[in-house]
Amino acid sequence: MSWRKERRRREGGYHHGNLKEALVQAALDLIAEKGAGGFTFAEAARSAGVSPAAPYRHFRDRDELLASVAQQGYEQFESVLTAAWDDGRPDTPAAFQRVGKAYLAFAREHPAHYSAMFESGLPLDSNPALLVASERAFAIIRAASERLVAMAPPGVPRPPALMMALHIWSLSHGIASLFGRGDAASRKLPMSPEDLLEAGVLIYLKGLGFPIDHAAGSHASTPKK
Amino acid sequence: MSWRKERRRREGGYHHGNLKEALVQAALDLIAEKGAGGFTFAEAARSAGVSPAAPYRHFRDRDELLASVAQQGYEQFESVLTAAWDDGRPDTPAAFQRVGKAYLAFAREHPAHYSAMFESGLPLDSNPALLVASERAFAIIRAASERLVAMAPPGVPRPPALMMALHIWSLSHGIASLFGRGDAASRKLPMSPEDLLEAGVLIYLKGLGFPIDHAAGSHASTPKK
DNA sequence: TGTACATCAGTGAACGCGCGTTCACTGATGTAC
DNA sequence: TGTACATCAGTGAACGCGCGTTCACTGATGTAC
Repeated sequence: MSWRKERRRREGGYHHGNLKEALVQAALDLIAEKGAGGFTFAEAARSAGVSPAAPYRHFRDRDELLASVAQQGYEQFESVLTAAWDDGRPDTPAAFQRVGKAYLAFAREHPAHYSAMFESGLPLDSNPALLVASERAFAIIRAASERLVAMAPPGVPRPPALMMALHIWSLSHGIASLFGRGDAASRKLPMSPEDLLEAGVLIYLKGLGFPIDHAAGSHASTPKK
Repeated sequence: MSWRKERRRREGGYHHGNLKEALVQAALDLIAEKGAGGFTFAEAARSAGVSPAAPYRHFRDRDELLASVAQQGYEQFESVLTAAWDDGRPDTPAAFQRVGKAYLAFAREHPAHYSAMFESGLPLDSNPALLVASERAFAIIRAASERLVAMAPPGVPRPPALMMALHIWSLSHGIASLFGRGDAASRKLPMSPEDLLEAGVLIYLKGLGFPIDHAAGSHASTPKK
């Protein structure tokens, strides 16, 4: 009990316990500080408190560590989006907008993850696990789009849900990466990214013929009906 | 005449002539090859054929060179968009869609410029020249949006052109950075990025109440009216 | 419960390398007279 | 037109540094008996 406390930093003398996770965490901190391209293997080792040779027990090289960060990011992203979607409760349009907000919140609150996922240039096609994780996250947006498409009123042709999901994803990603970052590279905006996205989605859905009220807690400055 | 030919590589013995441009070009090649974070000052010097100390005559450090690349990128981007817009000829909607295509074409054909502009993490607020160049490029999209807004039929409330421009920019950038790159980090798509963007813009404009035909050479798979 | 042993996850020293940066320098160019 | 001189844009050698990577090693842990 008590003697454990003074060993917090390094559990046993030699064995770290979960160096792998510690390295991922160190990489996250370094990416947040200096960008996705700006962290080194040696630095991650140092800030995890181990010798420069230690990481080689867990990762072949820097890229494999970066891929681990990205994969963890996709998994957390998926769970955040899933929670926001909440299986379409209380109603599909409200849940849909909530997913958009969750998207932007993730990009803002986990810039290092987001960066590793979307801006690090990691090849997806040579890393099946990463590709799967990425697709599972996108699947949430796609599932939400399916449900929305199914709501199409009689007489309105149903748009392809895949295309719709791709539009929503692209718009969200565009807003997140242009305006939604905490750092200095973020561009100024005369409104919040959330409002910009919500308004864009409303207009887009209206263009598809969906008669969506903006009742669901929206205070975005969209043109009045 | 003839003796000039054998001096192609280095114009005079000592004076390079336009080393500054040569370094920007070298940086572009290196960024295209290894990403925005993956080029070094020394490497740029080497591939421009000068000693490692030479670049210091023209750039304070690596970041200043990168900023030059980005600025040149914004300027070329602006001129490409301006040409595509062609002051709204032959008609505003057709020209608008042409700007979208030009956006994606630029991202695809100048990935190194695009990367330096949007993904290098260069701070805009500490570099006024860069900020101005960036805003001048965006101003094209905004001007096109103004003209489109002015076309609103009677009875349709006019949306804020700035918001509209931000939506279009975000959607374009999202599609370009997720799907529109040549490299391995680009995601697969069941249609061309151009078609995806065109369809998205059409739906968006319809959502704003603009009765736009898709006459202008479009063959995107959008839901039929 | 003890002991022997295999395995595992770390150490730390060492290496070669390329980078960023500086320095005194030098050859080429432009200009005053 | 010729000469002297200032300026400019490059050289190349040198430096300290941190990185990536390897190596034989060693302490801790788990397991067979």
